[in-house]
Amino acid sequence: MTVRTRFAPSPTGYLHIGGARTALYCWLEARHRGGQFVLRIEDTDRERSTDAAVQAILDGMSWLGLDHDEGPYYQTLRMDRYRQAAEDLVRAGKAYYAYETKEEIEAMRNAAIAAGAKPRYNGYYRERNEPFRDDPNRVIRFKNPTAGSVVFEDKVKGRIEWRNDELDDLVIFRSDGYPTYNFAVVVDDIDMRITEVIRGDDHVNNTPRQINIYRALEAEAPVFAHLPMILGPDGQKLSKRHGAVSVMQYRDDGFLPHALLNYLVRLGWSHGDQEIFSREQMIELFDVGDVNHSAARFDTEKLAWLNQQYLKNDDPLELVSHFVWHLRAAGIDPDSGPEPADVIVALRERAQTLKEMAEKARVWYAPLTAYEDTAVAKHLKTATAVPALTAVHARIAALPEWTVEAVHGAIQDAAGAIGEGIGKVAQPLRVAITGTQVSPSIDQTVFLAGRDEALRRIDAAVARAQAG
RNA sequence: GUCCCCAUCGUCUAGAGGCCUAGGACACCGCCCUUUCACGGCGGCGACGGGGGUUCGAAUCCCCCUGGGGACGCCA
Repeated sequence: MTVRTRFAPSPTGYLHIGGARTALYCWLEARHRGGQFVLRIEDTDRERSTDAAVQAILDGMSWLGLDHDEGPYYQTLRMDRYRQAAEDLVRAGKAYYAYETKEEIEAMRNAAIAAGAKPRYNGYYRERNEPFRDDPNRVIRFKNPTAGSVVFEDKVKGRIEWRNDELDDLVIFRSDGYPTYNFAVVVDDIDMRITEVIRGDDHVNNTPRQINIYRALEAEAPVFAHLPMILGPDGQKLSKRHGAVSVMQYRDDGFLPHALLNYLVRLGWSHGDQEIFSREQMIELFDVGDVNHSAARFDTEKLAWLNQQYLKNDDPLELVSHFVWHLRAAGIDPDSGPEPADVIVALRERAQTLKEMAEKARVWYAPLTAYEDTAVAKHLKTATAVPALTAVHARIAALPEWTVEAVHGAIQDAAGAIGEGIGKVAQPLRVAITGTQVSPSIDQTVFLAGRDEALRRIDAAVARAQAG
């Protein structure tokens, strides 16, 4: 039987980090085992579901490159199927209509809590066999078995056993005509022939209920794999107050999709001491059965490190589109400066994110308007600055070709000509080109500025050095 | 409260009874490289939550405690 996994988010917000990892693991498991990956949108909560959120999830998935083989299916388009299935269950005596108001249910729960018991439905209508009646409070409840227990072998957690008397008769069909989550998932997973349900472990306690529904529907339950949660740096459940939780926020912050994926795959899973995994290696090596049992904290520092690893090792040409995207996001016109690929090479060891890189690149795409005071004082207001700049100006102007190597030669010659170390030329020159004391190697820095602009900036720096 | 799950450096993890004086990575500190900043190299700091068992031998198996997380909706 071919493996079929699914990612089934509810469109109530953006695709967040936890969801992204769940999606990744589902996708990986399907790819690893040569199966199919299905995308399903669980939009039965019409209060909170929005089209914008659906789009945000789709965008996030596509940015990450997690392609699905089927779907997206929408639960709201399958309403007839759920109603049919629920009514069949009633006819078969496996579910029943109940008519309590929400207030009555609430009171029931409070009473149970007050009595020190687990808050649950008391089964009032379960065996009453009341005739069907039209009532705004009418729901369908599932007749959960009362004896015995449900046992299942979770692919990551191991054996889990749940006593049926811990479970109550859950609502499977709401009074508003919509199915509830626990019912819709089961019907869907049966219809979509899902063989492996991989999801967050906040769902483990839904699993025994769902297995009972599978049985009532006379279908075989899939294999379950419950993933431990991703916590914030403080060990609390990841939420907005931890800052970035949306996948797209990571794009905006300058992370590469593959770096995020690599970080996520290692959060809760590992393969010996290996840290870097290409997409192909992940697919080859990943197995949900190897996923860790405990929750992990999200660490942006390590993500940043990984991101830089990709920045440094990827083919610069493959990074260009991402980099240009960030240049534009920073309000920089990519056509007003050097080749992006050259800039990437100059900055990839100095930036952990593309956003940072774009910001550092600004110096070659926009006019130099200011100098740092300390830079001026330290490297321009010196005895050697003007002779050094003058010497290097002449040599740069005379260069027959414009390459990093040629620029490097010009700087060396200038240093030799004034009888100083290369630093005496490099530092004033760096200040001249960038207005700061920090930049990539001086030859690259000058090269990227372009000859004309470099000469202009040297002139300006000389004027600045000679000014009172 | 009840039920379920989890527990190795600050963080992510390796570890499936002896290979562990517990390995790697991030972060941090120091040194080296160096025209700045980085990158890189080398080194350092740093953990098996506690208590009982089982065993010749336990980070690894069992029990209890503690701690953490999750769930108890006509949300998903």
